[in-house]
Amino acid sequence: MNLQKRSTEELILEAAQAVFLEKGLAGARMQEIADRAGINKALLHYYFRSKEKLSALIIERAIGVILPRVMAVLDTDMELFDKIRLVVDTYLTFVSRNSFLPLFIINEVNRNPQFFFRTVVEKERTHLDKFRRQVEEAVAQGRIHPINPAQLFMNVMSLVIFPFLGKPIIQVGLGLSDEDFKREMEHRRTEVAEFVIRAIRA
Amino acid sequence: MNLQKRSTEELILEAAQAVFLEKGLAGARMQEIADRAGINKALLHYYFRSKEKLSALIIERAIGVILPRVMAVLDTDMELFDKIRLVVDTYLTFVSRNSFLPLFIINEVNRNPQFFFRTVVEKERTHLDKFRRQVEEAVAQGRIHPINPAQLFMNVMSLVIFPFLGKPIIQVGLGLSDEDFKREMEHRRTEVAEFVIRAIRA
DNA sequence: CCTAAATTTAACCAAGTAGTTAAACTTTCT
DNA sequence: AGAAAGTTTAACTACTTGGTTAAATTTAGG
Repeated sequence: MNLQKRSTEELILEAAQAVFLEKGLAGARMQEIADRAGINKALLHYYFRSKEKLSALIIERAIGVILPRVMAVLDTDMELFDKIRLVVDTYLTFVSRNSFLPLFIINEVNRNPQFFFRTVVEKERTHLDKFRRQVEEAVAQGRIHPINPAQLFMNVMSLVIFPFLGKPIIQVGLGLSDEDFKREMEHRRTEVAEFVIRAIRA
Repeated sequence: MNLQKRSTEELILEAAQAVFLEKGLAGARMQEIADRAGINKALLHYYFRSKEKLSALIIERAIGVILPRVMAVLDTDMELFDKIRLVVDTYLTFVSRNSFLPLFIINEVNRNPQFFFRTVVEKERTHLDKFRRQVEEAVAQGRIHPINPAQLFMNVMSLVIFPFLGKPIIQVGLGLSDEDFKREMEHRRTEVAEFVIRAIRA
């Protein structure tokens, strides 16, 4: 009971995550989660009493996995341009492997902003202050064009995340196959960072 | 019956749009749409037989409103940098006034890509070829850094749209009030274009 | 005024869904 | 072996939701 303890509970969480990401909170069915986990509905409720509690766990898990990665990078003492390169690379790699995650998070955060607020903000906001000071310093030294750190951060996030949210639009609009899209995202890993750096370098 | 003919049908469509944008397709209730339109469910079904047909209309309407605006700008013979300035300004203005639209469209397009494909692609893709050639020409003339036109287009879309999708995250992460956020978006109207231009200008 | 369309009322159906329950069976630990 | 936890089965509830129906009422046009 201890070697495989991870089994059922983890199985359910994985199944739940998959279903929630694919169908969204409202569209997800407890029955489907049970089916995918290879168990039955009764057991599902036996482990996680309600859909609400289960979904709350999944959301926390999802946000808790992606956010610290970015913050960890922003929090280092790295030189600004290198930091931009690293954060783009880190984020892009992660999102490539979890391409449904951004849409799910964006959705739930929009549906219920306070939840995100409570879960994350207090701990993580401070990290951004460091980045902010770093940018302001670089501006003061004339190393980069004057830019509001908030805007710069928004720009980096936008360039990294959006293509995955708009994947179908982009694929269809630009006529890219799945392979093509993957290749473009591969290019972006270096392109985006250099794009940003050219945009701000004095 | 002719002066006010727009009345009920339009009322329903407006109510439906509002509810769909707020709750998403799965989360929207026919009853709530009826309530907001100030009518009853029976009449709602009397006008639009099913939820599916109604939602299809709303989606077409939403996409049909936002897409042509961008394409129209991309299709002009304007000089590249000016075109970037104009497309950013046009898009940002529109999205500011319809801030729920991007999330809705992104969602439905991800949920059902073929629908978007059938609705839009055939007519609109050609416009992008013009932009593509224009960028390639500018690269060839050495006026701008070498960049894949697809990547450039993705970057512009990302920078314009993403902040509205991630509004709650950004607000919370950067500690912005609604007023602050609005002001930042106002800044972006000029900032984003110049950001992109600096990034590509040779 | 008369008719047809628009609209309401209210009850209803069928399907789906979250969640419960109780009994039986199985596995695991001691 | 025996108890406890894990798991299944299957039926059931309470509720929501999309959609229907039929009759009554209101509105507008010819």
